[in-house]
Amino acid sequence: MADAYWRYADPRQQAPMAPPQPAPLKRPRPDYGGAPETLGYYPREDERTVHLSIKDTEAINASYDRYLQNGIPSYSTAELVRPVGGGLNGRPVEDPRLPGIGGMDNRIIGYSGGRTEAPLPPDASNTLFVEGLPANCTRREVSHIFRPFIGFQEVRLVNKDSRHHGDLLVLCFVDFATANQAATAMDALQGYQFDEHDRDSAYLRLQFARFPGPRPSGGPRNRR
DNA sequence: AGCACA
Repeated sequence: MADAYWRYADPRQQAPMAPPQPAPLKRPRPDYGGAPETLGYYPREDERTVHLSIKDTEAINASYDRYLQNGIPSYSTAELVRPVGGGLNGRPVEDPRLPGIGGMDNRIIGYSGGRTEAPLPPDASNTLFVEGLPANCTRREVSHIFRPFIGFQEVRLVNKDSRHHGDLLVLCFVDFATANQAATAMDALQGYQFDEHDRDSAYLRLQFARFPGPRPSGGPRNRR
């Protein structure tokens, strides 16, 4: 503290010799500013600061988790999401269990466990329809809940006015990369109490959205 | 119960 005070007390004269810890540490260009997929996932200015805090290891871990769950590297996310509303409406997209890697699915950590081996319902989609949100909740709050889940892409809040009481109620739609990942988050957050003090009103109810077309990576044409 | 965005 003495050093700081001394420096503060004598600002007019700059020391001719370089201090032991030179301040200019900034690079001219941040080469590791973020993975290309990160830029695609966070196009808004609100979350632009997020990619600065993402370390390389985190990006690798996320990719590895997605790889474990889907067997597909995460850098080609555009190929994962297809327009489900087209011709696939009646049947499940694919059999989620693969013959060879059943043993690896069992040791998936964290939120991604449990659902990977269960077959998806026929109406499954990669978008979740969430109700039971308190009227004053923000998009940032909801994003905090869903962001840790693997495959999370975006959350969209919708304000609806209740028919009976005139209350403002909030719905939201949450996009995931795959329907399987959406199902994982749905199971984990079903009945989640948004306000822990008010046990009656605020608990989440999640379903698969009816019309999932959220244009995940820019455009309805996803055919490669 | 309730389903929007392109």
